[in-house]
Amino acid sequence: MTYESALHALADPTRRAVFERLRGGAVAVGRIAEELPVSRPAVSQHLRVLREAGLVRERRDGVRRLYSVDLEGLRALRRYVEGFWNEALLAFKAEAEGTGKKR
Amino acid sequence: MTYESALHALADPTRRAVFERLRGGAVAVGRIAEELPVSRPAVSQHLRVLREAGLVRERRDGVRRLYSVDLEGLRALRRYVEGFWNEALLAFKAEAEGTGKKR
DNA sequence: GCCTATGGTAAGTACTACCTTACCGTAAGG
DNA sequence: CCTTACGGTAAGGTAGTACTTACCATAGGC
Repeated sequence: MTYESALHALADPTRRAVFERLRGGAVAVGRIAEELPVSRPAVSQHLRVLREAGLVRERRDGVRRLYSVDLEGLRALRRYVEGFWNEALLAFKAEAEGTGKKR
Repeated sequence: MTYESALHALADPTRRAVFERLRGGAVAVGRIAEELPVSRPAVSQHLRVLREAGLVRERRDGVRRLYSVDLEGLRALRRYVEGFWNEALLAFKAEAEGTGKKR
């Protein structure tokens, strides 16, 4: 939901790998675990963090659960980074023009 | 430099507070520490992580060191998030149109 | 040359969080 | 109803990390 939780969630390499595995579309938990060097419970736990950060959604398919990227958390993160980027750009230009408060 | 290190650097709340303190322009280490509930060495250590992630630059001013936002790391992070965002948007539209590979 | 201000580094500690194994719940098939 | 497949949860071990205090290096004023 918030950019804080999104940053926290994507900071871990394994969790980021789980997240990026969903780039192509929805994937079941077991499938993800097969392709990563961690156990299935570990993947489950990562998916929970990602879900609480609004980065991932769950859809039931019988006994399986298909996870896919959620735009919600991504939007929050995007807004944060974009805002900072624009602000930094302005500060940089001001600095270049000598408008920045020096000393 | 890389989006990985940027994500890792910005995941910590205190380190993010240090980073965001530089929004308005360059600030000295001691000044940052005064306004945060952590010691000056802690701030120094956070600044090192931020610098190694390309998020922050250092400029010497006599015995003081002024830190400011570096566009380099921000650019890497921005590219990562933006790329993921666009891809997720496409996947979402494909899903909505029933073009996504179901089942 | 000495003293002070500023801040980076070292060493130690406490806490967090990531991973594992073990266990449990549930849906589908015979 | 029993078995199997799938996956979430619990408990515990371990490694990483964020903080502190103590120490050291350097620039500038007197």
